[in-house]
Amino acid sequence: MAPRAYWKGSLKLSLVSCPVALYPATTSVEKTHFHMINKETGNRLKQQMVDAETGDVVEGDQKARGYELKKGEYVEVDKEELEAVQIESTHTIDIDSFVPVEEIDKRYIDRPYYIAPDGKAGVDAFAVIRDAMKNKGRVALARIVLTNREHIIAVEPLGKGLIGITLRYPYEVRDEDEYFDDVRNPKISKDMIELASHILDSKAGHFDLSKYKDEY
DNA sequence: TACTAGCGAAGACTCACAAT
DNA sequence: ATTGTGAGTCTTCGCTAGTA
Repeated sequence: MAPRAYWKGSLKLSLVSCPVALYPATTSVEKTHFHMINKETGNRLKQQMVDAETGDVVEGDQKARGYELKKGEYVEVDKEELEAVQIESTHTIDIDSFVPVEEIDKRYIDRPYYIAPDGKAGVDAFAVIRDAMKNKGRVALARIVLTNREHIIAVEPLGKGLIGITLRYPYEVRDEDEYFDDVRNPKISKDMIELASHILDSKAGHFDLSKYKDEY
């Protein structure tokens, strides 16, 4: 049995839809991480919010969000106002187009999720959408609302299920020109390229990360 | 017994801040 | 500018109690 779903909703392709569950494909629970402690006592430390001007400790119920109008001037945005602008979760993965697999730009890749049918209903529709994409070599681009935020998600077949990869928005991705513009394109001899090609061949392998281990 | 509402736990995500 | 940390929030699920 699959572990607890992170999100439930339906996968929708025009008139066809089927209930699905989303499971984060990655986890960091096994990663080494640290806590802050008091060197003297060995006890855990905790954070406390402090008024930036007066230095007074601020209790939880006095905390609010503010938007900076101009330097040093804030307006409070209260809970109702925040809720008003929040997008409502539609609980649908709404497919709007199918693009060729190879067109997915690696820079936009954010987080992977497993998508499986949720319950018996809609398994047929699920299989149809999955196999159609497999046959055509296409990936679905869809919208999904996760924790109050709308994401673009690329959905493609993975074994018996689907994998959904949330994508970054264009404004989050930097232009490569900024970094590559100064790169010279020198004249290189054929021999050098051949030599490099030989080394490449001798080190050719397959994508298998099992031999790499996080030693930290 | 079957169903529903309410509560809390667990895990994932976002945010702000401090250190580098 | 980036990274790591804790706090807070979001979502689902399991448990319990109440009701039909």
